[in-house]
Amino acid sequence: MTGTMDHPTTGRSTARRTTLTEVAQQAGVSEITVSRVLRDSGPIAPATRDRVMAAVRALGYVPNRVAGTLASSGSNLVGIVLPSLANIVFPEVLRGAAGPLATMGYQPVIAVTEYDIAREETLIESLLSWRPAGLIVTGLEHTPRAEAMLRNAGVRVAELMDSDGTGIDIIVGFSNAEAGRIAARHLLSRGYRRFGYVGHGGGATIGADLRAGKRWTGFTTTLAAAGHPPLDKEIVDAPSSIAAGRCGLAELLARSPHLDAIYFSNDDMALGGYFHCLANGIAVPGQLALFGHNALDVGQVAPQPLSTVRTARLKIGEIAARLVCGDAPSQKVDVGVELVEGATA
Amino acid sequence: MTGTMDHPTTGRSTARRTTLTEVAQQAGVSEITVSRVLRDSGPIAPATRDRVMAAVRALGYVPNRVAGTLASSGSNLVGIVLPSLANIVFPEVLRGAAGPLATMGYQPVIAVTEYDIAREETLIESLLSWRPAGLIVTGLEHTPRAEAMLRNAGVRVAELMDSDGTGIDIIVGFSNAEAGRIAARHLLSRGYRRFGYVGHGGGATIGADLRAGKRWTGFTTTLAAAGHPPLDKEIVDAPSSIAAGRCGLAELLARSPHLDAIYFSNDDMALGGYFHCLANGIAVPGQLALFGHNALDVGQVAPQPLSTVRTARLKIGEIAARLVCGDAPSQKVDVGVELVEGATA
DNA sequence: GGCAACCATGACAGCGCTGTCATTGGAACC
DNA sequence: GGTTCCAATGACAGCGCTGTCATGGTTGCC
Repeated sequence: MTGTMDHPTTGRSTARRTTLTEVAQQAGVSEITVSRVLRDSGPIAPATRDRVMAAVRALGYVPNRVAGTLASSGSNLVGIVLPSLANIVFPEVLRGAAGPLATMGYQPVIAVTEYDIAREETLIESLLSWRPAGLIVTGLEHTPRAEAMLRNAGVRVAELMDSDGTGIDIIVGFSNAEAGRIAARHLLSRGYRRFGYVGHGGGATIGADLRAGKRWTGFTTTLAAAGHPPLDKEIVDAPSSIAAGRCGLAELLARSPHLDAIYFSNDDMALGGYFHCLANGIAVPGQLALFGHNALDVGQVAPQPLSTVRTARLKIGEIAARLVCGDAPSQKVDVGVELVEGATA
Repeated sequence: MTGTMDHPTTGRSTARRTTLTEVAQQAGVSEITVSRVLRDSGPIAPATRDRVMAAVRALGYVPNRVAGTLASSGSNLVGIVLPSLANIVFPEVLRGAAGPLATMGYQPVIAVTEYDIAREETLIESLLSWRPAGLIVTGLEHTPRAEAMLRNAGVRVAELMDSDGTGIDIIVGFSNAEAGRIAARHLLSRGYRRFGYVGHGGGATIGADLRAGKRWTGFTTTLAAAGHPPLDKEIVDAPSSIAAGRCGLAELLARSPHLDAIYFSNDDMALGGYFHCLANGIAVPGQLALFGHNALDVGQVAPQPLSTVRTARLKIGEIAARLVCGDAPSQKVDVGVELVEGATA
């Protein structure tokens, strides 16, 4: 299995694939008849159909959808733009979308922005150049040019994960601000008063996680209104991860040891914080309460499940896929958020 | 943002996109000149270039890569076939590949088989119909027709995650059998003797996780050779997950309470097992040793890190992307596996 | 000054398929 | 028996772009 060019069929696409024309010749019919058989369109005599299918199999013909798309101006591609694959949340959204898309015969093309809104612009252009049937993007904030492209694309566009704002066509998400408020109200109702926050920075560049920012705003506004604004916060300069959460909490506590409740930018971070507490003998929630966001499986199966807010990632992906590929009207779907009391706050 | 058809630009693709021809007219040059400017090919006078770019911007022109691909018979699409997105391992492979692909100007198109080898065949055909520049698939086992298509595709093909066998063109992976053997040797060397196994079933259908099977074989063969074959095993009839691991271990211990070491099909499952032990006061590893596979972050950041075998998922994705898009010879790249002693065995 | 050697641009065909309209040969009907 | 109708098939153009070859205008150089 090592060596150079020992596979004649491998490498440069010298091997011209068989075309419709060849299948037609083999079957003794015209190209258009083969095309019809393959697409089940128009009336075809059973005998003809059999002959064509036999030729298709004999030649190992695989239709060229590039040509088909160009001729019919309609592809089965659906572009999906995600900020990251490192946070399990987005693979879950993708997974939610993959099911319906496959069922309806669509193919996902994915692009990852690393939370960089300028990069998103480029990627959207690149996806649109494939004339997809639809486009699924994350968030409501885009560069002006990206937004213009999305509006003029002539395809359905779904914006996910955020319902705090207005969008282009279809919105499927939840209110991040509300998630922050829920966290604040829960912690207040449990009697905590000295609040801290551990968040994550952007990935590659400045373009931070805007939705985490909206949660923070909801959180801090509610606390401030109750007269107990957060006393300190630590933003780890790294993408969200368990390790980042662990470091972040350590830093924060080193600086402000008397906090009694910590809100994390998400469950990954919160779980890291939880591990920090376990490793350092900090009683949770007796000594320190922890609150996350997302209700990831990993945080819920632990013996002491995380206090958090559940978001319906799979459902968001699923609904978005369905709407983008259907002919539903423009709309905003709020899948809501739900307090998960857990055992850490 | 709710209501029907309030966006004139939304919905059916009635809005014909602007074409090269229109840009050419606007700029007062021929189509081919615009094409050259956009692709940076051939000599172009600076003044002409500026005029063309101005027209492109003015019209908001987005090239149609479908037409481009058809004309030049070469796309920038790379098909990626993964068994699942529910297991973080595959999003990580995808993430590893996404970087280099983006850098080299390629676009990933993904397909998910749910561990169904028949479905894989369909998906491969579907991906090939887009005449991708390359194809990345998981595993070495395919249906005969799928394998024939891959061989005749005329594109580079990489098969990932498994080096125990022969492949079509490029292989990037590690030996699952060896991973199983490492686990067995480690547990033996630690003095454990009464072994159990907790595995996961297929996803949708019979087509189980073949690579987990190879690990099991390596594990059990080594143990048998040492005179201590596994005493019991529990295969949970569900996709791999933390919850499945937790249930699986509970079942297994209910039936065989005297086991002293458990090998899990992967870290998700093992972490579930660990949580079962925590919740039921089973001392790890004193009373029961736990061993996983993959060395996921989540298992390593915990206070008591999982004993497991590290696999280089990101690296596999990265190398595969590079090789598939380059003109390297057919080859097998074994990224190896590495024992992670951890604290659970 | 004349010929080569470019540079910058264009004309044309065609990638592989599908939409549209046209054509054929029966079966159905009065 | 002639008209009508429809099922079954085909001819043709064209989707939007790029490869190939051709063309006009400059520059360089002996």
